[in-house]
Amino acid sequence: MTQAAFFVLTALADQPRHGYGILREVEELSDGTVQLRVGTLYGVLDRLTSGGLIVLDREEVQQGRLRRYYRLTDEGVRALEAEADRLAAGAGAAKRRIAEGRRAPGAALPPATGPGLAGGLA
Amino acid sequence: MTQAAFFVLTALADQPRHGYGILREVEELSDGTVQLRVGTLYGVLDRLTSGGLIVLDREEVQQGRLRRYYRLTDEGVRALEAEADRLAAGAGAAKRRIAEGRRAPGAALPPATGPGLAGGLA
DNA sequence: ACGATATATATCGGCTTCCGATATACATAA
DNA sequence: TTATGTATATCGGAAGCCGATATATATCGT
Repeated sequence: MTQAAFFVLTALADQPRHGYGILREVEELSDGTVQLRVGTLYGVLDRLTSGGLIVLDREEVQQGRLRRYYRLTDEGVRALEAEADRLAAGAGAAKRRIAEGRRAPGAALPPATGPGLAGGLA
Repeated sequence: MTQAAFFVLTALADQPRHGYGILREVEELSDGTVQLRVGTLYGVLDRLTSGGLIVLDREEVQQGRLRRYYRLTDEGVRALEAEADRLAAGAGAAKRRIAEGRRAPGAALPPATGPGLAGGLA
């Protein structure tokens, strides 16, 4: 699953939202660190719909502007949970390894004189 | 940062590794959930090198086979830490939102009295 | 009244990235 | 001698991302 798809699913996880709302919500929930682009959004929405992870929930006209709301399917919720677990595991692995690397200085220093490093870690 | 780049950096976080070793390590550290492809690897390695996040550590010839070891730069360590934080935050947000969505049943149910399209699951 | 900004949809084309296939080469096991 | 594993790398098609663009309405400031 792509980053963009993950954040779209996350934005939809608590309630149905329309395209523009997803855009704003992703920015907000990521504290501004992820900026989902308009040109990216509709392709993602189409792929997630085709994949059965989201469905069109309803269409509303508010103040003369069309709003097209999407929501997660049960499969979408499951996929998002699985992806969240995967990301959390990846993040945890990275953190642990950084700590290990700092304990074993060879990793962040110029190569030692001999070929025989690659010690017992990992 | 792409997924592939993140996992390459993670594989290198504890010690220098060569290309093929990165491939196996990514699969192992992710419990088989991430399969970095050979065709993807070298492009990623080039981009990370150009970006200053990794450097060529050394080259060894073991049993007639060349091994080209890469290691993280200090900047690479910092970038990996930042990305790990970002991913962990994203994963946490997703989990929290799924829980919220389950408290608010409207999100996972068919629209009330709507035009009746797209019933249950896809 | 007019222009800028915000809301809201969507498409297009270029660029980056991904990945299966392919190629080369040596070691080991069946 | 055939297959599998280790190890490098490239190529081309496909997928995905994103800036630019288009359309339309509402609001706010000047």
